[in-house]
Amino acid sequence: MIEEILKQLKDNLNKIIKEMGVTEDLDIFFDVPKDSSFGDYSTNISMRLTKILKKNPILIANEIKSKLDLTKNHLEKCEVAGQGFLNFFLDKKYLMQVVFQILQEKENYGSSNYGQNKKINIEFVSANPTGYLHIGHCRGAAYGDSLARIYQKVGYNVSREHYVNDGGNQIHHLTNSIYARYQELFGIEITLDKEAYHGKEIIEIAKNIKDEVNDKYLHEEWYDYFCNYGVNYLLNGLKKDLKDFNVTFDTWFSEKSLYDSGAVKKTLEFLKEKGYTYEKDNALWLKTTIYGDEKDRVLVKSDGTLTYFTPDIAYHANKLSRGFAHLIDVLGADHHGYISRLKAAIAYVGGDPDLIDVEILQMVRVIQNGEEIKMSKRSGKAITMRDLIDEVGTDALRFMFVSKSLSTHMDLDLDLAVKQSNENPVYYVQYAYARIASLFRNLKQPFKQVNSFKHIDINKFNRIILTLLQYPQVIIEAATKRIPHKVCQYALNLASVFHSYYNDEKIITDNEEEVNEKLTILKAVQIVIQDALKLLGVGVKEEM
RNA sequence: GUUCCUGUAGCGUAAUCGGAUAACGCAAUCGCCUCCUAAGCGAUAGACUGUGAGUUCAAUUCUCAUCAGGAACGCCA
Repeated sequence: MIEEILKQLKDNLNKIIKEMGVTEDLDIFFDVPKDSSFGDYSTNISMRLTKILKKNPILIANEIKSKLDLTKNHLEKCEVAGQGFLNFFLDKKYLMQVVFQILQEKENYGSSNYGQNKKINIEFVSANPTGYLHIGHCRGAAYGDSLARIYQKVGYNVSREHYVNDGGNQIHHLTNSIYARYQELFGIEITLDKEAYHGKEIIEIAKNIKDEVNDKYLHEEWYDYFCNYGVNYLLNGLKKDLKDFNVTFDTWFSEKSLYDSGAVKKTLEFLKEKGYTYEKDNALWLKTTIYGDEKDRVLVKSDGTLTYFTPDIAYHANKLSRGFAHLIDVLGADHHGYISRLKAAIAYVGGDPDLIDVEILQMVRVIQNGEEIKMSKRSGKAITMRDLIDEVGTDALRFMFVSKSLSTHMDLDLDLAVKQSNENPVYYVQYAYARIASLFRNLKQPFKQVNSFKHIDINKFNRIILTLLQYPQVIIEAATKRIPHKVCQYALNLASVFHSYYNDEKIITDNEEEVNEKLTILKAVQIVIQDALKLLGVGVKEEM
């Protein structure tokens, strides 16, 4: 609804400035001013026209204003203010219609066809199956999943993907680590090399195997069994943890499958044939510098084995072959040097490097007792996602991670996080929903939805209505800029205007018509709160 | 040394394509339940946006320099 109003206003303003002698095509845009006394929407167009028209911006603004038809544009008034802003005050009565739109569209309110059903692939988390998920994965999971939900909402055909590194060296170390722990359970003295994994989950796996087969593999060929058992066990744990974090994937893509299908070999042959590679020091290199990488990269090491990069090229070629219009990889800050390499790889396998966007999330540092805990799977020192979900809860965790922009360097103080989980802003939003639910429960007579507002003071609902109107645009902005935290801010804002209204007037009175009108509006608020939280992977509560 | 990210009130963050008096939460002070959930509301106080230049009618936002913190610079993954 607001889209149409603003589009019409924009068209009319364009017409007016053409009449005033502007030949250039200028994109007129509107801001929501911080201060409501500056109107509901404002534009800076007259300031931008000063150079072209060689006139004082205030004069230009006044001329535009005099030519603008208020009623046709659903405007109450238009003011010239500051250095030449045009401030628009919308016709509140007309805007009330948005309530009926929301009640009709329900959870589809705010959806759009912006993405035109284009296929888009979002790869995130992509944790190695060599241990449990830890805190850093939470951030990527919360971000990636919310981003996916937002993209879906604005009309993209989204595929969530998790790459499983089950083909490389680390699986070998994992297998050996489990076997060592298995031997240990039979009193055999073991030494773990520095590549070994030390997490408690390794010992758990060894115990499980012992429970199932006892000492069988002390005497028989054990490698494949331990390898499969370990990877499956960890992968299932990973899936469960993510599911409890409200994150599911459409595709779990196995690295190993790229070897099995011959895709890695084929990619390598392709790159060689095309002459994109060369041999040096007994290794095979890819000329990634041509695409702006700072140095060329090794594909085949001098010992004949492949680097991590090689199957990854095959992987991204595979993604392209599945017809995605756009690829998004969410990676940790430690991978930032990998971006140019990846873009070069995409170019070499026939894609446009701009097809892929890499979102880098800055590291989460964990602080306990005032000191940073260095986490690593190898050392086994890690705060797992499971621990966090159990202690802080999914709702609070997801809100906490996704409410900050990706580029902030987060310090997570564990003691504080647990202690403060009750103060998490997510409850503020959930509470708004629960309060409305409670109003409906307290009604003496059944609620009847109205289809016009005659008995209430609509001025009391100005802020609520304006906030409801902004929802579709907030989501589009969150999607195009890939900033889910925008939705958090919005949810908090909507909850705030509701709480404020709630305290301002008694909602349930003896006047039945009035009550029904108020609750019709609040029903719409509830729908939007629920939907915004859903985009963040957070649920609502009927009671708190 | 090179590359990426960050620096905003005591703390944690936000700020739309550069816009008006830099916003929100926590912490602090004061006020608000005979009444629909006080996990709430209202108010006060708190910021030379790390520093210095530049571009602009306008800079937290863009450019350069500089300081501080984090991350990466493998034939690891």
